Amino acid sequence: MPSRLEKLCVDKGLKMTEQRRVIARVLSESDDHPDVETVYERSNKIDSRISIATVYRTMRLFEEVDIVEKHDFGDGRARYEESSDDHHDHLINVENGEVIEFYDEALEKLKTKIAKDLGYKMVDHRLELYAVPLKG
Amino acid sequence: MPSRLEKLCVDKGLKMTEQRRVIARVLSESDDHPDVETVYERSNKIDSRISIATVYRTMRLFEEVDIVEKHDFGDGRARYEESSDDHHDHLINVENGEVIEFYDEALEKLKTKIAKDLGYKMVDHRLELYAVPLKG
DNA sequence: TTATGTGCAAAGAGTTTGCCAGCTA
DNA sequence: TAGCTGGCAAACTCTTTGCACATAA
Repeated sequence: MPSRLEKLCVDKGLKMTEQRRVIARVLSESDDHPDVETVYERSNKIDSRISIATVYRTMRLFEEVDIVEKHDFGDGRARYEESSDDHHDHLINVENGEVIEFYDEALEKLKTKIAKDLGYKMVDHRLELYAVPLKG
Repeated sequence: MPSRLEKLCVDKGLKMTEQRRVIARVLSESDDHPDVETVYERSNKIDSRISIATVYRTMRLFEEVDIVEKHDFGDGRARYEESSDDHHDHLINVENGEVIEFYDEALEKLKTKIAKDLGYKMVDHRLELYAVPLKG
């Protein structure tokens, strides 16, 4: 069956090539935050006709139509996740690079308020907590 | 007179070359968040013997001894500012790239608490608000 | 003097793109 | 079939580095 992302592609009117279908499926099935290289490896395992240039182009395309989100966790390469309706922030475990998603209502309100108090309207934001597991 | 950053370099025991002195001075006199290219241009205007490789090396050195802070505002290149004792976050005006610094006590506490509730100890964090000026 | 620092140009990593063949609608 | 899409390799941007020379301490 088509992946959730593949359906979204069709909804957006994208021409569905085999490559895009595979990449969409890979992203839909990834619950981590893969970088381009990783998406390429996973896609290429399914269909070796996929080149890394296509993965780059497709990620940008998917980002432009808002079906994936691009993140930058400070390691010099872009990382992606399937867009979801619910906003969340990220906590990065610096010991192993693992990414934990979280949402905090009070935090969201505070961010909006701070921007407003400074005379701005927030259009986007980024919050990342870099942390280590509590021992014990 | 030596710049604040130059004094800090000496305190840290760094060998003070003319290049480092100039770069330290440029950074001390910058109240924006210049990228390497900009630091290079400003330094080179003062002393044309400075190469961009030295600026890269010096920024990394200054970062390692904690006298400058490196930021990534999502435009693909590193931006720097002189370290200060007081932590602050950044609001980026997306209309012109201007960076506004701010500090919010409640926000700081909330960040620490969120990490703790997730079972982590926060070691670093990054918060950037991307915003547009309120009209009126 | 001697360990370090610097300039230059070449090398790297991640990402983008021109061109032509290939495939979707 | 018309036009968008993908593969390949070259090009680009930002950053790092090897080597020979220069310099601070």
